[in-house]
Amino acid sequence: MAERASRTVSAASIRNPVGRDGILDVAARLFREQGYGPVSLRKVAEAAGIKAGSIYYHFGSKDEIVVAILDAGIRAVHEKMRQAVLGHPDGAAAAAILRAAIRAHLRALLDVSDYSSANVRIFGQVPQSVRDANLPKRRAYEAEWDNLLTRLQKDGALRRNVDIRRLRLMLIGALNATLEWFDPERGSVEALASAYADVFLNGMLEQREV
Amino acid sequence: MAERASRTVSAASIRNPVGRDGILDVAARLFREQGYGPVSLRKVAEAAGIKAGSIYYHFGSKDEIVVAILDAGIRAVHEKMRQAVLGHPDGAAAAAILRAAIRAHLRALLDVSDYSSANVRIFGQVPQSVRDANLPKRRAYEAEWDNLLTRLQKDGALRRNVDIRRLRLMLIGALNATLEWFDPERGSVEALASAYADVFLNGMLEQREV
DNA sequence: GTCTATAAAGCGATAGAC
DNA sequence: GTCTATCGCTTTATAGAC
Repeated sequence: MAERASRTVSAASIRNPVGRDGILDVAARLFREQGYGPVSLRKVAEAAGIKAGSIYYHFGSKDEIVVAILDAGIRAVHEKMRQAVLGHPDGAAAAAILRAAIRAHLRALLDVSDYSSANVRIFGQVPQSVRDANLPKRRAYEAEWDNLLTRLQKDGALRRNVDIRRLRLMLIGALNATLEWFDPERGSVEALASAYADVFLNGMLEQREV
Repeated sequence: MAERASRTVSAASIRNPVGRDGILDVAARLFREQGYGPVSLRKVAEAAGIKAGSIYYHFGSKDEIVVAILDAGIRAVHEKMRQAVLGHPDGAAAAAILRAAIRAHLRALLDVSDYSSANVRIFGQVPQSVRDANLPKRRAYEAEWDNLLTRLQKDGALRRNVDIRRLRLMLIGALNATLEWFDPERGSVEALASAYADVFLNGMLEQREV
């Protein structure tokens, strides 16, 4: 953007230190917007207002930046989802708990965090080594869902014949896919979450008889 | 694969013309396996048994190859889905029609076509101009789903309060997401399609009373 | 229809000045 | 903590031989 008057030499580096977090913020935004391939370190540096070589003071490699962003993305959505579930007592209605979890995941993805959306957008595009580095955090988030779903099934709220792993993959897959088309001008995240919960909980068919 | 005995000079080019379709087949498989970014024309050429420069006899650019693959991918899944729906009379049970459409989409994606799976895998990774070129075929397939869902809703089979466009985005998004984790060794496409249809049609909650 | 050779551009990464 | 300059590599694409 616009530059303030320069003083002596290398003024920007004194006035406006970008730092590790600034680089990550900018990179997460670019990855969310453009995907992994088109985002070079030169683009990240330019968007952050520094030169490409300067990035290597903070990070050892491009992969190191990507892993940091992927991990932060899972952490953000995991925390939101866990808090949403913890907000309900253990005996609360299964439908209400599931609605809250679905809503929390969608809000993290579509509203809150460039890191979470960057994670979903680029995970399938990064080198295998980067995916592997992010896997433990992914597994932990998946386990959080599996624990919730297993508990609800044991309580008799979920159909006994649904496979928990497959249901979790279906849920998270469907929620993450909204990133590709969601447009806040066509409807709120809240309305989207409510509609998704309706179908997942009760199905799309008109209920005639039981 | 294996080479037959060579005759004179440039034997491969005479014995084993790869041609436009051979290049597309190989490229579709590589895109499905590796995504868009890592697949260079050199890799495609090597897998096809020719040299990179030779590709430009058949195609004007890399983008032209990618567009051809994306279009063929939509065509394949669209045909399978339409045939599955046409296999049912107009008055057939809505549940049976929807199950057939879901099954057809998943089979095209996971069983049949490298082109369909490559489409889903790389669409979000290719340049905007390539996406734009593929959009008309995408829109036509989406319209096929919208027509089906609208018809079923008018017949009273689908809940009146579900938004058709959102339901279609939810369905196709959830089905496409299976590409990221489906493993035929953990369960058949048929079983997967059946389980997805169960949840989409009737929901995951145990039905107590109506 | 495929080959060889190469041009032009962009990439991740490194070294050393300030 | 950032800059400049550059190395080595890969990419898409082109030109001309066979």
